[in-house]
Amino acid sequence: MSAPTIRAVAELAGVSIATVSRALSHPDKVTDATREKVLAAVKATGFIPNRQAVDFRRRSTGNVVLLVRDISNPFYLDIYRGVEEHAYANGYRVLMGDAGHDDQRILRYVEMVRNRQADGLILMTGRVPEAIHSAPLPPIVVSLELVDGVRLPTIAIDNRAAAALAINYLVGLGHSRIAHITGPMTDVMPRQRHEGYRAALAAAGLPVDPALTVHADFHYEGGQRAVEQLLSGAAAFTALFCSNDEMAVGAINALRARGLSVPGDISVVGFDDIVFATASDPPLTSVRQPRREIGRASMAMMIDLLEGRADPANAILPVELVERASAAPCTVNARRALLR
Amino acid sequence: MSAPTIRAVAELAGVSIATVSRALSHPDKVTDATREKVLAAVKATGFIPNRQAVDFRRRSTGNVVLLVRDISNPFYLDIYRGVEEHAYANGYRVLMGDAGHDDQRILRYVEMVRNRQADGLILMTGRVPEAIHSAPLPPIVVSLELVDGVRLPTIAIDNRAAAALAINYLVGLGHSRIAHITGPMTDVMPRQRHEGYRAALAAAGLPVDPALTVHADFHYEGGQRAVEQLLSGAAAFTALFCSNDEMAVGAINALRARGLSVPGDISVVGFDDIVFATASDPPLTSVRQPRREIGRASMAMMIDLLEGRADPANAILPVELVERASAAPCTVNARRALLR
DNA sequence: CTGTTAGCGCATTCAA
DNA sequence: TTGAATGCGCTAACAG
Repeated sequence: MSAPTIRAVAELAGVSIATVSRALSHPDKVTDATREKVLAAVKATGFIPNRQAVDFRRRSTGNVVLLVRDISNPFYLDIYRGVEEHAYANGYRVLMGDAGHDDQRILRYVEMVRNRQADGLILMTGRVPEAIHSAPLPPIVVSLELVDGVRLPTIAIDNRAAAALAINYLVGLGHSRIAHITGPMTDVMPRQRHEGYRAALAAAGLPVDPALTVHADFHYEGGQRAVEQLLSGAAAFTALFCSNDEMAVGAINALRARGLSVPGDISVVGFDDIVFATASDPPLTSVRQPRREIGRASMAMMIDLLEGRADPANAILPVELVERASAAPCTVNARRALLR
Repeated sequence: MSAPTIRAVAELAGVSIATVSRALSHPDKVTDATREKVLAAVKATGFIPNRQAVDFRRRSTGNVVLLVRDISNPFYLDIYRGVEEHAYANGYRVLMGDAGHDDQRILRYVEMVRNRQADGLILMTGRVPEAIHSAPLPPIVVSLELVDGVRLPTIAIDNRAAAALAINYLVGLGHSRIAHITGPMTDVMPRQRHEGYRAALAAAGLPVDPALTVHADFHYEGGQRAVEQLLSGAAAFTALFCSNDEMAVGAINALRARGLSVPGDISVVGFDDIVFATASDPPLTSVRQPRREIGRASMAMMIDLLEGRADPANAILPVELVERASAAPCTVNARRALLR
């Protein structure tokens, strides 16, 4: 009843188990004739190598941990798919973990690598705890984010350019007072998007009014609160750039709750192009990141790392602006809001 | 440099490796004195058991596959969290996979269990391929769904009662013409919700008009299309029950696109209470499933199964109706829609 | 209660 | 090119 082992194959093929192992793992180190004999015996017995034994012997696990900033963000689902697809195609498995802004949680996943429960770590968190340096770093790929002070293989987008893309679009629509709701500024990625916002305004010869930047947390309610704060401030604006879509949807609903029309009074552009960007009312114009591809590329880089292939080169993936209906030309109507 | 093994601990403690193993795995099978000696040596050497060796020897992997109906549904993120938390706390790891309505994908995950890459399978898909029966079933827990024809340990909610909860609520608001947008009727779970809908109407003494039921697919666009279909039909209605929130949001947007007000003209109730239920406009009234708890309970049942504890009893978890703003009393205004 | 012994299934030396 | 022998790190009989 138990599965056939390499021994059964060896017996049937009339060779040693070493030869069977070689015929399967290093086909070129064996004569054509014996390889065929072995393969036939493999088929006849229905032999499937015991992955656990293989991994144990090779001192690898085939597991890779995908550690994300906030697992409740649907954004990461597509990332996961990309990672998982490429992993599966190459015989790896993916364990997704939630960093949850908690150093302990991050360390616990690093421990998994040290305990031989996983081979490497794909980090999609904005930070790593100091304690991670208490031992040699495991194989790590950093994706979407950058970590201050450590140089690691990275898959990312150009966050500055991506933010500028959104701003230039709004400027092209005639907007000159553009507000920005940021993510947590303790992290590099939200800071970069903010820099892109400022740089694009400056490049367009527009003033950068600090009162038009509000810091938030990437969540729905944070977007709502940020709008309240903007609206209760003295500075007027006709457009709003949000560093992710979840905040943008919150912002839109808060604007409408205050009786403002989107995009009639205020244009809104988000970031990420999550599923619910289409579902919001109005459908959200947003900067799309190639999520699936980011996941795929991250896993590919991890495999390069694990299998010792030439230094993986960092990669910057392209983004695009998806035009929907939440941004419109700056109108007279909107100017009223501006002059409010 | 390489990690200390059990041998180093044995040497330091002055006992055999078997005793070290026992002191750690079966503490009650050694004397207090030796246990303390061993534990001290463990601490001194910094020994951490090599999980791979342990699992290899025990012929278990510590991996559990969570196979979901559609990984792009944010609903499953909280499920995953529940599963993962309980798994981690008990030394297990979770691999999430996407069934994607594809028998091949499902079989491929079943194969993972047979190849000793995982110990068991938590199924959150509406169906299992026939081919699964070509070999003895691996340890399986079915959650949220029921699979026709196989009796397996199950964690679920009472879908009929949950649907009835929504319908009774709408009836209580004075609605008598209530439409229903279902999920894919090939699966048991959507059928049960539909039965609940019919039963609740009948129990309230209301007619069940087949023209008011439209079959869809649990997706946003499906919800939109279903509303188009309802609106172009002859049968009028003042309320709408959707078998999940994603469709409900699509439905609301489609209703508003047709110039109908929610809940002014039509009341809408969804199912699942996903994050974006709050974010829709108006915020969606919905039946909430205890996602995290469902995940936790599923993993707990899986562990019982794997560790051979007494037959795990099936569990039915409670749901609740979360009242927001998408449903309102049936008004004169709404009656107009009814009489349209 | 503890130590000795014998593997788990495979990859990889080393000789032949 | 192949086979015999060794051991990865640990658990689980079995004796003592």
